[in-house]
Amino acid sequence: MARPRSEEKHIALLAAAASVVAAQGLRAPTASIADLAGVAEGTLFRYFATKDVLINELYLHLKQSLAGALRKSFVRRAPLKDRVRSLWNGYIDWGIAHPAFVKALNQLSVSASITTTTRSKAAKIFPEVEKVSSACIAKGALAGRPTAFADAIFTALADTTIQFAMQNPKQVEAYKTAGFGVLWEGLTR
Amino acid sequence: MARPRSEEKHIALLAAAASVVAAQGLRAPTASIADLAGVAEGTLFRYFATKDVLINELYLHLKQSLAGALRKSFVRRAPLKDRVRSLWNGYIDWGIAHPAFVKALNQLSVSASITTTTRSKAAKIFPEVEKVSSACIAKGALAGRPTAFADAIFTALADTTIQFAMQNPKQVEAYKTAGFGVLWEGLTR
Amino acid sequence: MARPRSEEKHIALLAAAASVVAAQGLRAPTASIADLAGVAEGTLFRYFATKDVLINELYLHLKQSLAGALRKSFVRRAPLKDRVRSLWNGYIDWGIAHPAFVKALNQLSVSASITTTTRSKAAKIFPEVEKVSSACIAKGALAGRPTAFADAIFTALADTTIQFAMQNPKQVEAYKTAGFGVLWEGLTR
Amino acid sequence: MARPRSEEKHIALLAAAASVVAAQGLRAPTASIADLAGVAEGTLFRYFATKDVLINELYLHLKQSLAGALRKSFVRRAPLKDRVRSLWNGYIDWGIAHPAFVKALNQLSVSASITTTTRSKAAKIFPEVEKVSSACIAKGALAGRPTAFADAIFTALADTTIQFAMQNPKQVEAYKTAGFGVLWEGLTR
DNA sequence: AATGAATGAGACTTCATTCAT
DNA sequence: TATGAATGAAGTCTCATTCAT
Repeated sequence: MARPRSEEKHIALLAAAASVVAAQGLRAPTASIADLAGVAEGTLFRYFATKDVLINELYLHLKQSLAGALRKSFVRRAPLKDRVRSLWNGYIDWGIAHPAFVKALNQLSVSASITTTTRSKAAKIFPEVEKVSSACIAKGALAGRPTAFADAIFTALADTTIQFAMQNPKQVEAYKTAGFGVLWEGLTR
Repeated sequence: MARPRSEEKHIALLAAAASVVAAQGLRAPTASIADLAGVAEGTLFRYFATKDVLINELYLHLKQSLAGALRKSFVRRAPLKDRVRSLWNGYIDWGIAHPAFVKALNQLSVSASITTTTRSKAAKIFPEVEKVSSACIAKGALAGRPTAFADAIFTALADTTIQFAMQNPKQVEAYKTAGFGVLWEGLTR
Repeated sequence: MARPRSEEKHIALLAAAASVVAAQGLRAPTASIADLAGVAEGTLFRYFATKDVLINELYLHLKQSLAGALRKSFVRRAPLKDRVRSLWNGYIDWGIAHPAFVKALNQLSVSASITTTTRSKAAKIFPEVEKVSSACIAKGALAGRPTAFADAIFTALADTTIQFAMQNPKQVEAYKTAGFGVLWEGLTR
Repeated sequence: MARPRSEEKHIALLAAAASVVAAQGLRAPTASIADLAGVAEGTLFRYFATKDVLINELYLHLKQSLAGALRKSFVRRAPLKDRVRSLWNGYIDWGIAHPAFVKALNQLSVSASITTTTRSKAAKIFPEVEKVSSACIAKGALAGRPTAFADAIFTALADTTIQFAMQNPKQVEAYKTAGFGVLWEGLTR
């Protein structure tokens, strides 16, 4: 399993995997993924030792894509509410821009193939989220609960919001605002 | 007259399917399911024509189990907050009592194998939820959004809460209360 | 495997088997046959110990049906040509009256499931055919060949004729005459 | 470039299929076919998408083999009788040389798995047969019938002749001559 | 005697992975 | 390194036959 030659193919395989998993779930054949990526069946295994490895790397890849988007939208040094809102908007926009990523991520999140190692790596990708979460928890209904709980609620609400916003493309802003309202009031009261 | 078809086996197969799907996802072999149910593999296919049929019936079965629990906990003719809380508590308690059901339902919910027919049947199982949701929407941040959005938020928050509560069995009540706080404040402010 | 109770069901099963084999070939499930006969799946096996037994009995049954038809049409004590023609017409008419029988018989004839015992029983069902055949052989191109060869030629030509006559119902008589011409000239010159 | 797909295996699979179908009929398991061809079971499905595809290709393959033999034996520019006889001898010789092919072809011909597309392709493989047939029809008992009827009679008589000739290897020539006598006199008188 | 639920061997087919080219 | 043919274990599903009712 030498170091992959072409970073381009590596990315192409991950992108293809995201599309195919979004469409067909984790049962998607590796052959379909290779096909969509424009490489031969066997080539996939020069980049990812097994299908499980690919699945786990895909999970991290998608989380990183999301983190990158959040990093761009995030405003530092602003009131808490604005910081949270910047994350929220970044999340929703990313989801709407990459519907296949959202679908794939939903499949992967509930999969037994994602190892705990992978999950904990993913959790560390964008630490700002955690800081903001703990700030939110301090005051409201969640006082005393772990940061991860607030994180999970953020994600759960955002995923739900993305889902509905995607189904009604003309009302994206309305959903974004409404969802944020639920999050903010819910967390801080 | 032969021997009558056994409702017992029908249930056993659904229960086995829930366990196995919770543990392994939808890749769970029909052989494992039949095995766990204590019947021959061929028998499974006398009760469910195909694996997909089994999967869809399982989805409805789990939703019905949940609806049954909610029906028991639900208090009619009480202030809105109490009605919502009764549903919330019913949901969380059901989840904690049936962890495999929750896991299986999470897998099934994102699966492409569940038909839209099945999904719409499931939506009609416990209509009280919808009534309460629309009452909640009237006032708060969600004014103007469809009832389904409030429903989805309810479910998303409850699933998240169940997950955390199960990981910390001693603090079930604390999570239940905290989660409800987020829901109520989020929806009604 | 006691003696079957109802001769009626016995016949119904054979008739159903003929239809189903005609339509689907020998892969036809016993369940379909039982179904079409209006009896339960297991009942079939009270009349025929195994599927192979059924298949062999069906073969004999069809041959007997054919022999019965020939017996009716056959004219004894007439010039050879008229005797042959009477058999020929009987065969063709039977085939056109029972298309499923012809199809089923074609399937069965080439099947490895029909035992030699069955085949030799079938050969003895209507001995007049053999007598006529040997009379034909005496004079023509087949001098010195066994009777069975003339028989086989008779059957081969008749089956072919039936097939074409069935496809052109308005020209049944034309095909019947033409086919007989080939047979008679072929055998006797 | 990987290893190229092997035409050798393609042929081996068709040959194996012919043998196994000749012996066991269409119920022949794909496993037996792959086994006899000396390849893994999965390999069969890289060459033929489904068993039905294999069956249809086998049918064409056998018809082509026959057509190739006829092409070799056929004499052009000779009196009609000699042309017919050259086809007849070619057919019989081919059958005797490839008994499994004949048996397999008999099974396939009556099978519902052979599509009409396949049958019409097969009909076009060796057009000379049709020309000769229509020439024969002109004069004799078949005047007014379609060419296909004469074709079918040719095949039916030849198959019957092959069958008997194979059972009596010492009298092959006698059967060949006798059968041809029936055909020629039958068609042309 | 009749039924049809139950069985499990075995059918066809898929697919992750290996390896000759 | 890349390819894709080859593999065979494992998957879903069928069906002849048995047997409790």
